[in-house]
Amino acid sequence: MDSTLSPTTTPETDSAEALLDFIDSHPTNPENRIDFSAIDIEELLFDPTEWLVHTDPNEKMRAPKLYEFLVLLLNNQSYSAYASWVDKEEGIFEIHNPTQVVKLWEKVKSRKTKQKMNFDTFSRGIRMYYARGDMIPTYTRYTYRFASMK
DNA sequence: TATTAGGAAATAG
DNA sequence: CTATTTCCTAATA
Repeated sequence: MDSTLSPTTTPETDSAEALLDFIDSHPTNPENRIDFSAIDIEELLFDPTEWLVHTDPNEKMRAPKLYEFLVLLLNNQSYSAYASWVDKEEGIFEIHNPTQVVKLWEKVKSRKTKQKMNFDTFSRGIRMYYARGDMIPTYTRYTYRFASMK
């Protein structure tokens, strides 16, 4: 923990490739220590193409709707700390980190909004599915349920 | 205090 | 017009 010994360098990590390039260009000598605490894990984990969907195989890829985003998130093990299935057969899931899930939704959705979204508006979006019959209320904190698992 | 359901109206695409 | 987003009231934990 002697920061007077040598300088640390801060990596530019908007992608995993960028991080690897950075590490390659900074050999492990004391004068080129890398400040790993500066790495944005969220950004490194985020791959825009992973969040694109299409209804038909010949249709153009597009950003997902809210329920499609939720399914994508739930089926991606990388994001198990954000949300996960409680009972996949029954379509029941729980959001573990509301703040991060909302941030991710803002990055993934196609619709642009004026304000920054919060869990209040995000969860209202989910609740809109109750009236359509696509989701069923569970009356449990951070826990939601898809009406049908296809 | 925070979250839930859901009405009503506005807004992006 | 559809799919949210924004805003809000009431109930509950």
